[in-house]
Amino acid sequence: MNSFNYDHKAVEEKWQRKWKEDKTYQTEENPNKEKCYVLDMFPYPSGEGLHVGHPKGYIATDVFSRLKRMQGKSVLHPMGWDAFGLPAENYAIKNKVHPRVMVEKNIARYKEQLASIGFDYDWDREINTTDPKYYKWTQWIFLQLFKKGLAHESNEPINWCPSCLTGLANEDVEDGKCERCGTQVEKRPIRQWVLKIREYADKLLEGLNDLDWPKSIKESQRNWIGRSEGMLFTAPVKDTNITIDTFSAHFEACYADTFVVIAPDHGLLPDLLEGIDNKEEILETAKHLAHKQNEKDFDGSKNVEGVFTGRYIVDPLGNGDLPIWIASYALADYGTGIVKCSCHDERDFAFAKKYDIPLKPVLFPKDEVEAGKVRDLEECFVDMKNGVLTEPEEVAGQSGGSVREIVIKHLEEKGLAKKTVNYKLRDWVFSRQRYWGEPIPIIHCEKCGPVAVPESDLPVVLPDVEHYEPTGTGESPLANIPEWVNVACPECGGEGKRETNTMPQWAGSSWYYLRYMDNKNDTALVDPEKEKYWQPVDMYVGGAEHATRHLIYARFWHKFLHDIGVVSESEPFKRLQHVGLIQAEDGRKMSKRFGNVVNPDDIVNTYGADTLRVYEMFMGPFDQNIEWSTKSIIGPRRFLERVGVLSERVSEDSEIDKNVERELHKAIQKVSEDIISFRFNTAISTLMTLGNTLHKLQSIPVDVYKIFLQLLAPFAPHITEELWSMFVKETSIHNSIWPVCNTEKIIDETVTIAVQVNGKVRDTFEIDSGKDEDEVKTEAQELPGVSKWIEGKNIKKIIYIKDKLISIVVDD
RNA sequence: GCCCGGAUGGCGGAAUCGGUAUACGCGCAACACUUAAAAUGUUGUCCGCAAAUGCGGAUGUGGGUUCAAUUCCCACUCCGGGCACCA
Repeated sequence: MNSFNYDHKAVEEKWQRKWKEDKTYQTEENPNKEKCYVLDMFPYPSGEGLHVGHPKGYIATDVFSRLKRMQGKSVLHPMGWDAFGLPAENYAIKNKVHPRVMVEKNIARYKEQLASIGFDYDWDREINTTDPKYYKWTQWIFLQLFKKGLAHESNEPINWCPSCLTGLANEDVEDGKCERCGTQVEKRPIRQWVLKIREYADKLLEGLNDLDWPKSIKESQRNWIGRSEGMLFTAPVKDTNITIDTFSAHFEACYADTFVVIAPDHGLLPDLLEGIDNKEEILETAKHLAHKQNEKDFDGSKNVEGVFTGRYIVDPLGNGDLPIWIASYALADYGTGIVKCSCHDERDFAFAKKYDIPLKPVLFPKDEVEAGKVRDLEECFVDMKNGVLTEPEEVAGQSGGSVREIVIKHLEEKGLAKKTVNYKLRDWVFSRQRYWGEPIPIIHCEKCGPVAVPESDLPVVLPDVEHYEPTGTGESPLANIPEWVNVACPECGGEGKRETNTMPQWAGSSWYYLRYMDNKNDTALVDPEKEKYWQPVDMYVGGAEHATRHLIYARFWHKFLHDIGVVSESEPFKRLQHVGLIQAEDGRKMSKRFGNVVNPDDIVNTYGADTLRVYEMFMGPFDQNIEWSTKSIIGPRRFLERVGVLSERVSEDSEIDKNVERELHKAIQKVSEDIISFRFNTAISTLMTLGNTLHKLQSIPVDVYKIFLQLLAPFAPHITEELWSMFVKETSIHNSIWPVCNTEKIIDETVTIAVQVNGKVRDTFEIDSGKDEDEVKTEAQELPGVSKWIEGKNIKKIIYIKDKLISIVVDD
């Protein structure tokens, strides 16, 4: 019966070997060809190895890059390793192996696993962030930031993880916990390096508009940057030489302000309280409030608490003296840390009620009864958009939402306030008190301060140490190696000490896509010609969890590199697709902890890499989370087997049936479009349908079969190569020319018309496509299924949608 | 609280410039092949009216626009994600 025997192991091993020997997927840098740069977010080689969810994104880029290669593009599709950082280090400490040894082992394991799935990576382009030849350039970028004043030392209190024993960036904290280990973070003042990402906040926001990225990720970034326009009020503090600034985004009702609050951990407090009798007592309360603020479940909007400072500001708007209170809900690190307050804010209102601070409403609802309640301070009214203002005079009687610009003008012209912008985005805390990271290339000199390591001395190689456990002292383990730490100051030649903090995990991944373009260059980060050729990344695929970390950092560094002329475009990643997670069959995350991990090796062994690939692309929409189902894999496997069986019915001289030809060309169109737009599931169902059609034929024309194989090749590279080689000896299917849809061949000769009577389908009939409208209408009314519904009834109208349907409307 | 997604058979999902809802796959059932089973093939498979024809109902809920709504509009419920003491 069926002599085709699908031995996936033999086929896959054979072709993987052959592709490697033939360098089938070597990157071609051909200036006469259009380029296409397809990139995966490179993995962190963890000790756990891959589960079936990991390759999903890699399969997609593989399919995409194979299509582009067959369409004649120069394709760059590389892979590498993001191997510095806390997880590798923590894992190494736990298992008492040097991180370097661990990382090497894990990379070897990952590579093996990836190879078995048949990806078309060009391994000559491989990179590893922990390779000194690589991080030389990570350090070089840091130095450029330092030289431009965008990297500086600071002692501000930052997030500190008491378990990982290191400072963290704002981005590394999730819900008050260390993103890595889940421990509650604390605020702690330590010496640290900070990158001024805020200076790029507006550029980062504006750049988003031109990117072909998922809406949700752009939205996340906008939220994260949190740009807010408002007014800055400046006022003198009575009986002192101090003036304070307050920021307000909802300043429309600023004439309602009756008091001021300051954050309990605000740096200005001691000065402000100078000369106040119970200064120490107040400071003690402030400290207590600040401490409370840091507690994990503290919600300041519910627990308003505070203490009066004894100080007043002179209201710039002429409302007399406004008392300054310390309040639990005021944040030191947003705006100026001091806020002018009124009854038109829930927290302020609650606070004032609690401490009997006078209030003065100026914004009212339109409803008179409701307005009365606001006037009597029974209710807090905050609808700045629809509420009606009574002050200032210029806008009295108008709604807050309509007068924003007028109020700004009024305040600025009278010199009462200045327009200002605030961001939620914090500067990037860039140092870690840990071993396994890029050394920060700075030398501290008592005379010259922090001095850049000369570029000719890069890389500053991470030395081997005996003990790489974190110290917890605010210094990294590197501080314990005097022979490494003590060096001459590059400026004055005097005694200097190396910076012992290392860079965060995100450093290496903030520019790695540039290195693939020119991964062996020892004299430049990337050759400008190569950069111009490959830039930007045309398709970038990875998890949505990187929206506010890696994807912001990388855009920041890229924009900086653009500003100093290293790269030619202002954005690194033109198009981005995010990959939906594959969850375990129990609906949970796949994790060793739950014992629900499905290993791709097992699937490759049992069903073959091609089946795994087709299945993962067929499961559902690419960007959607979906549950793994080992039961359903059999579908794709059966499909591939049938594709093989079809090869026995291929004939050199059989005629092409018109209908088959039409379906074939429609499939060419559909599959091409679907791959480009990442709708892999429908591409595969189209191929399955075409396969079913071919299955019904006695004899399949060889040209039809070859095209069918080509369309399937990006998804199932091994079996299609094997079957292709039965008919074509000279070239790999993966370097063959992608078929083009002939639009004349997809025109339907006959079409089915549905006939509706009062909106319900009553019958269908076949016509030649493009048939005369009147004839179709007449024919439709004569159909048995239709005539019984319209007989004896008054036809009000007949609508004809060309080649699709007839809709007859009759009186009931 | 604010912002962004989503909800379609037993299951994964398809179809959204409004035009025959349920493509493709899984599962299930029957039949063929087989001593038998598996595999494979063929056929069927949204629900209800006992079956066929036929009729009615169905795309989270309730309204609306339309000859026609999964698709557009309004209100709501639930699920997922982001932000959240941000003044």
